[in-house]
Amino acid sequence: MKLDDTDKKLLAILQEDSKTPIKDIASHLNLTKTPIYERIKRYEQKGIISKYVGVLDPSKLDTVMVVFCSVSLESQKLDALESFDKAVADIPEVVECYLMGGANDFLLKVVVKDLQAYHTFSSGKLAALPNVSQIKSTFVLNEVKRATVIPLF
Amino acid sequence: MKLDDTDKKLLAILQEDSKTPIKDIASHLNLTKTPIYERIKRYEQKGIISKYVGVLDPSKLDTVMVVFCSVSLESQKLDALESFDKAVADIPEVVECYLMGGANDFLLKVVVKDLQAYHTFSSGKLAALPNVSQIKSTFVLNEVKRATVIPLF
DNA sequence: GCGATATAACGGAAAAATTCCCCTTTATGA
DNA sequence: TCATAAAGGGGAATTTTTCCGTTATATCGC
Repeated sequence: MKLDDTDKKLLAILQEDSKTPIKDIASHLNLTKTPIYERIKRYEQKGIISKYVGVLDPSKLDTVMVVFCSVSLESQKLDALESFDKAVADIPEVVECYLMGGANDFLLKVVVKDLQAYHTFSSGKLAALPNVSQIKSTFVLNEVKRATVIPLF
Repeated sequence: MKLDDTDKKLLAILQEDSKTPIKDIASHLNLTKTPIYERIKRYEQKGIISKYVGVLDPSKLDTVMVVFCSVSLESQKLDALESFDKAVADIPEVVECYLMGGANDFLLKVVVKDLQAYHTFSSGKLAALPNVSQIKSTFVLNEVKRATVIPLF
């Protein structure tokens, strides 16, 4: 689906604050509620907007620790990659997971309670996954920026 | 703020789908709308929930490319780190930014249109920031998982 | 244990937002 | 130019949120 200028502005607003009333968006974009409403329904129906979520501030939660770890597999065969994908999807501590170019490693963003919980996670759950050969962990000292926004060009 | 069991369940629901009607949440948690409503307002007021956003599916958008890059600075002094923080906040392509332990590098998640746009961004905007000494880029081949959920323990 | 006080839950009514309807306007193309 | 499709508009019905006053439950000092 190709996005016109109104789509881009509208999606930018919804990515910043999905609770903005439709009538406010409408007056801001010099339209009425109906066209805005129908565009939004279209995004939802086409899956462009996949969901609406509340975003928590980890610094306001007592004990939250963020770790990035790169995981290498013993095999780079497709079925090895895919079985890793599936296994990772069910681990709640793994908040994000990407297959990376270059070394064909996975990059994981992991959220745990504290260092001890990370050790349990890493040596227990993560190392136990099939084909895992190496885990390198780097700890987040400070979350400088975390936008949920995908910039539209 | 310490979270009781209801808080954790409620926050889990709001992190999954912030559009769930309060009355549905209420009946699911065996309560009425008022206590649910008041808990939610408390989270918002205390900043535990920082915002509500629509999440876009990048695969449904024509041309979106994700890159992780680690940026080293020439100086690790506090003011150098902070001026980098501030500069990064205004660059829309930088979707996330973390100060990492170990080498004291920054890890950036960058979203651009294509490889050419990344080159422009990296050599233009990013390298131009003060004190930047080294940029190492790794490209995302596949987004295996991207949850917005912070698991609560 | 008892009463006082604070915290949480309840139910209904008012306000606001969403949703749905039908109508009008503006493009598009044969 | 007329027919047709796509986009925008306005108002009413529905749903959801918000805001009361009230009741229940828990906590703490005595």
